[in-house]
Amino acid sequence: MAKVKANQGLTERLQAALKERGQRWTDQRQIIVDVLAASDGHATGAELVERVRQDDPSATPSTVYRTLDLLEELGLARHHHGPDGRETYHLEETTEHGHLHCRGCGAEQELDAAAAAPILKAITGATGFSADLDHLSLQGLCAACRTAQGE
Amino acid sequence: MAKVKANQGLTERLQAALKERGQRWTDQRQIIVDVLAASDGHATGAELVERVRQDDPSATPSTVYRTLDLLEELGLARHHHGPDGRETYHLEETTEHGHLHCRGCGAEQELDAAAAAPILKAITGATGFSADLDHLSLQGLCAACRTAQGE
DNA sequence: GAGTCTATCGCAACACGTTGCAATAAGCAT
DNA sequence: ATGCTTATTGCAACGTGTTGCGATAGACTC
Repeated sequence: MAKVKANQGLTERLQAALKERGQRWTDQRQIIVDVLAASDGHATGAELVERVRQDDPSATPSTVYRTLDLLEELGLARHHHGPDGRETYHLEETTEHGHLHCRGCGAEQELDAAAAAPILKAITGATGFSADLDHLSLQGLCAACRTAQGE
Repeated sequence: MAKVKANQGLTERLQAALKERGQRWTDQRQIIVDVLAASDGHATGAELVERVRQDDPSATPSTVYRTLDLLEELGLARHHHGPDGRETYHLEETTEHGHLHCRGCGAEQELDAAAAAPILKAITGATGFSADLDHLSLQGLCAACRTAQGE
């Protein structure tokens, strides 16, 4: 499974998965997958809705959100919530990662699996929980802001 | 509203803090603080709005949310976002703590400062970030579900 | 108590997501 | 192609939270 290149492979995988579940392949779903693939990195639900509507003005928010949910069920996309509670989506091909939001300067950092390993280990050690990296969304002060504030 | 009165100290602190900032003490604010104190543990924004409206049907959501924001500014209340992105509030008196949501059984655990210490330390070590425990909201699998799923 | 200044309130509208339902159309069989 | 079954769509309404603005009402001075 490793790396998926352009949407070709993705589309095929998706069609096969849907067929197996008795579900259907539609133009909107193609568009939504394309938009998601094109928004490399992250995009909020509202952004995705808007971009999809540029390609197909007849698409409605409910369809977009329902399709995003479906893609998550199929393991092709994931979402997490930003510090303001809004949804942010990304394709699963993006490597799994957490997020760090600095409340001082507003910067957002990603946290890759290697950097997160000791953190997840500490969580399991302290609580028995095995935490999902993709849902790890921390807020705090980055090193620079801590220095600046002399904390 | 003649019932909950266990928090004169809180009210006094609040009045003093508001006065110092040229802000005002109102009936609604008293009610909202009372409701928050009575909802020991956590409550979503919508729940708080509803409870406040039981005491004062003329209160509107905007007032409640604005007051909650104010209480946070004053350091008297905090909020975090649950796994569904909804807001959850609690008084600052409640000791600072994080949250763990199990996606297997839906259970929610609190994470107190002592248990979280090694986790926060690991975060600082890995990233330089000093994370806010109150915003630490993890999702994953609890020990029991991991065993059950043989992961 | 009356007057003044302005923080707070209520309202209405908006933004983001979700849900129920009737109409449409995808996929399959004939 | 035609018809059948039912997944998917669009619509409209709702739930939660936010924002702008004019009206109300705290708190302070006289």
